[in-house]
Amino acid sequence: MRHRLKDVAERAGVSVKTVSNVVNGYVHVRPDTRARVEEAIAELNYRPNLSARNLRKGRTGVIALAVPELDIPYFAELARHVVSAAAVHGWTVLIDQTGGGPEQERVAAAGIGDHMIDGLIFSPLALTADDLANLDGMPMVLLGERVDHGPADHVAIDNVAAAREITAHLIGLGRRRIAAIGSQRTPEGASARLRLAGYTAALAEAGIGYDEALVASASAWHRADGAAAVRHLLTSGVRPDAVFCFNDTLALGALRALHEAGLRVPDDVAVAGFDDIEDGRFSVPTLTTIAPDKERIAKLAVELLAGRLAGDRDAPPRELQAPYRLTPRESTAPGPRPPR
Amino acid sequence: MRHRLKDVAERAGVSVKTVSNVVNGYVHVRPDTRARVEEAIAELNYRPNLSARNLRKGRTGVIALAVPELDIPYFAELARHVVSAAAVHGWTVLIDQTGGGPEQERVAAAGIGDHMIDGLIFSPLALTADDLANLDGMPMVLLGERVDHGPADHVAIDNVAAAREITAHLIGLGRRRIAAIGSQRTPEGASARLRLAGYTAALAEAGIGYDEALVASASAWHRADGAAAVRHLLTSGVRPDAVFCFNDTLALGALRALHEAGLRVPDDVAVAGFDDIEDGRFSVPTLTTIAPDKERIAKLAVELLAGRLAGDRDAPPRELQAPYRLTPRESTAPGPRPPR
DNA sequence: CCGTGTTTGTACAACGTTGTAAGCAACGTT
DNA sequence: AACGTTGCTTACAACGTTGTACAAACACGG
Repeated sequence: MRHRLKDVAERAGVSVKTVSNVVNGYVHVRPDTRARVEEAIAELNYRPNLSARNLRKGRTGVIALAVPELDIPYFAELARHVVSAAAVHGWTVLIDQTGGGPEQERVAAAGIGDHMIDGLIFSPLALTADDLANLDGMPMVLLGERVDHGPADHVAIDNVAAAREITAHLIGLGRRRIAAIGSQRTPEGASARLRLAGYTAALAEAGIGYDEALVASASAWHRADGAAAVRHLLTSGVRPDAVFCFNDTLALGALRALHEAGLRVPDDVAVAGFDDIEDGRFSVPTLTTIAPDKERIAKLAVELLAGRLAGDRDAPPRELQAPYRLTPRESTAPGPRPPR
Repeated sequence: MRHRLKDVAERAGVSVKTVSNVVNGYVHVRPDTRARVEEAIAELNYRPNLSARNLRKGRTGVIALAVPELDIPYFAELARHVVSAAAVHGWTVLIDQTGGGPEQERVAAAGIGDHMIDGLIFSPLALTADDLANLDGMPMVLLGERVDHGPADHVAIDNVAAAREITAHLIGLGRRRIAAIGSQRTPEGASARLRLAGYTAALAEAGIGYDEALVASASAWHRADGAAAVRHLLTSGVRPDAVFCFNDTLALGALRALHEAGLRVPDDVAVAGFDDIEDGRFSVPTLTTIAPDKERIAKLAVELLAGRLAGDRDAPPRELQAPYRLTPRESTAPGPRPPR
């Protein structure tokens, strides 16, 4: 059976509140009283009922992290960092899988408001600012691409700059026919838009003409989509000498499809990704990518949330940028052969 | 501001309990009353306070899933299925990262007992049965390898049979010097022990002698450990013609290390894994593996938990087996070259 | 020895919800 | 016309905790 403060109090011969004081580390409790209470707590293996505590305090000590899919490595890695960062503040993280669709994300954003949660870290794929209105003042931090003029705090890396940098890296290798994979038609694909913008900017800087035929769209950003996009390019007669994929899973799919087509990477086609997931460090060949500082992103997000919870609910939304690093690996290694 | 039942009641001109009845779908509410209440709910954007509801009901509607690490793909994929299966029962899943160490797992198992949770699905790496004593009757389902004589329900696949089957598959390809990667010295490595047992059984059946030198241990089961194990084998002069890795991430690391050593897979060395993670379907070459039915594992676990919660807390622990399938891919393809 | 201030403990109410018991109509039956 | 029945609604208490207000015990200086 489960014991309550009252049981402990009776056993220790004190009032309920005194036990509560001991549990909460209140200072003015005589050492011998404290000892008696602690003994009773140990004997009964007492644990506070968090529902009751939460009800009383109006806080739950739980924050939610809403991501599109957990088995997309980028989000799993991010989740790990968020859990760690939240633990520093004594918070538990409830991880919510939205599925990425606009309707599901709306449900997540709204339905999660059913209390039990002090704040929300949200990595939206399809959601726009308007969908986030009815949160009733629950503190929220958005990750990833900016939801334009959103009412919430925001943490991201500079997507345009990063995409430009990695595209420039490909150009620096002497590649000229650089395909881009992951573009999205839908108005929701904010990431895609920003990364495409960086890609075109780099081309323009280098004086390379933009070729519509080199840009392949991908509805989702899974391995299968990357593979499909490459196959589509090749069967339509396009022969790129480099491929910039808008994330690493797309790139891993692309590697696969290029391999199946008998093309060598990086000799025939250089490949670059985005996100720096663990897989890309062990793939054959290893994957050149943009490595966002995920740990820092998580830390910043949690701290923004902590700030809101600590008081300034009504401060204007803040936009923070996390650092990233271009990380060249075998898939864009120069020279005729990758270094064994 | 947040609204309460009382606010809705005042606005609709009824009692608090009537509003509660409407919210909970109680039948005997006159249609016009119901309409008035629902209107008031909508106007105020009322959401029930779950802490209060939980306190009153003694249930939280939340179950926990404790896994060693979220960014191990197998656990991420499993988590997705558990979340889906739990949603069917109206439960939210709190995902807990234990880190896999014995001490951390003990903390997870015990500390999670601080209410807020109706039950626990636990995938222990290092924990033994004794560590699970102080759960105070909280229903728990264990995933993965059996914690011997544990007091809890249990869902797993037949590891020995699966390992034997995939080893036999390698033998069937004509391979004779089959390395095993992932063995563990520690008493905790239950999975490792079972899979090793299947490996030796298959060798024995085929009349192949067991060679200690072909068995490489790995403290963790990450890609880096798989790569390190292969490098270790090769530098110590061992020349296997096949490698059975105790999970897929080890195998992906092994593929990488073999590639770096200039060995071709499957021509020179066949490689097999275990778990059927998404990566293995797109790696170069694609990975032969044992595919446990993760969806079914998750479903069974949730249903066992549901059974406990519904009543029979004291029924004897049950052991359920989930199906698996041997899934041959390129990394063990027969013939001189993998199919283009 | 008294007044004053500090320490230590208590009783009570409140957080927002739902189960229980009971009240009050309106109805059809005797 | 009195009587259960049924349908709908309400008041009240309880879930386990903590904040507030206060009382009792104690320490100290004048």
